[in-house]
Amino acid sequence: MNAAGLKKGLKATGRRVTRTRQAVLGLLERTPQPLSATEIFEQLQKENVAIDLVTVYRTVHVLKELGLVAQIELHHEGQARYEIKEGREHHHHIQCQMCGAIVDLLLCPLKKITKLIESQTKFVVDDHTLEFTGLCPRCQ
Amino acid sequence: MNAAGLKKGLKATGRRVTRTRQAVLGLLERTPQPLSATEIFEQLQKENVAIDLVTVYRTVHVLKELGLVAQIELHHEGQARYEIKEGREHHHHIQCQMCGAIVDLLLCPLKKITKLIESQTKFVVDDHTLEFTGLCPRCQ
DNA sequence: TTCCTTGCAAATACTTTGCAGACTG
DNA sequence: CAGTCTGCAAAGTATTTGCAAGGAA
Repeated sequence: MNAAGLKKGLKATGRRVTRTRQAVLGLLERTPQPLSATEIFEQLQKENVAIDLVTVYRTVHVLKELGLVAQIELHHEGQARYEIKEGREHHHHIQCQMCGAIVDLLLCPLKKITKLIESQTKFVVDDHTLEFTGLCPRCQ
Repeated sequence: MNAAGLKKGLKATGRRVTRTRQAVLGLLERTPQPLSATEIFEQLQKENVAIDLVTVYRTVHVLKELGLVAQIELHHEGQARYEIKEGREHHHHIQCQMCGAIVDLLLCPLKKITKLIESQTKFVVDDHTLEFTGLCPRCQ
């Protein structure tokens, strides 16, 4: 686990290194898909880590602030998911609308398009979402 | 208002043409930005159209099924918005994170990329979301 | 010992569902 | 008149907040 990054970020913001923060970060690091708050909660329960769902929400919020975790919102899911940001390329996802499987996309074609949008709209672009849905190979 | 399309779609699915369905469709047609359920509800109240928020939700659901209205989910907004689909090009949006203004983007660069994703992931892509946030000219 | 963090309960925001009465065709 | 639609109340789901007890430094 990236314990060093966690410790450093927490100390820098006057926060404490706790069992639950380490557990949530550790789980996200060893899970290949983005997890929802409930999934984090349930998985930690299975692993006999005592944690409240409220604490999961508060923890992912802190981890987001520290820049260790990204929050993603998939198409029509109605819940947020969280994944490790640390050491990973900026990327997007595709989700199977049948079985819910989520696969990373390793390309982001939006750098050029962002420039174009900025010149057309006079906005300063800060961020974007790009998520796909479809059917995975097994569900077709 | 596209009363013809509404009537036709409703009849084809064994539904009735009602005052509230016409009112919601009419409002969406004459509003340039996508509206949330609450905004539709409040605007119709202002116009002295009696309607319940629940009915707004049920109505946009029907209009979506008929293909007259699209549901969009902007970045971190936590609520759905609805806009007229009928007669408009497929497009995306940019929202100002300061004042909430929403502007249409008239380009969608994803046709080629969809092919690429399909060949890389073996998914069959059905749909995508692409939404930008930033600062509008007035809020910069 | 300080004061940050957690758990529990409760509140909030958005959306959906159940049911009886109202309305369309 | 039959069957759909609406309003009202209530439930459901995701997330946030308040507060007192527990824990890190």
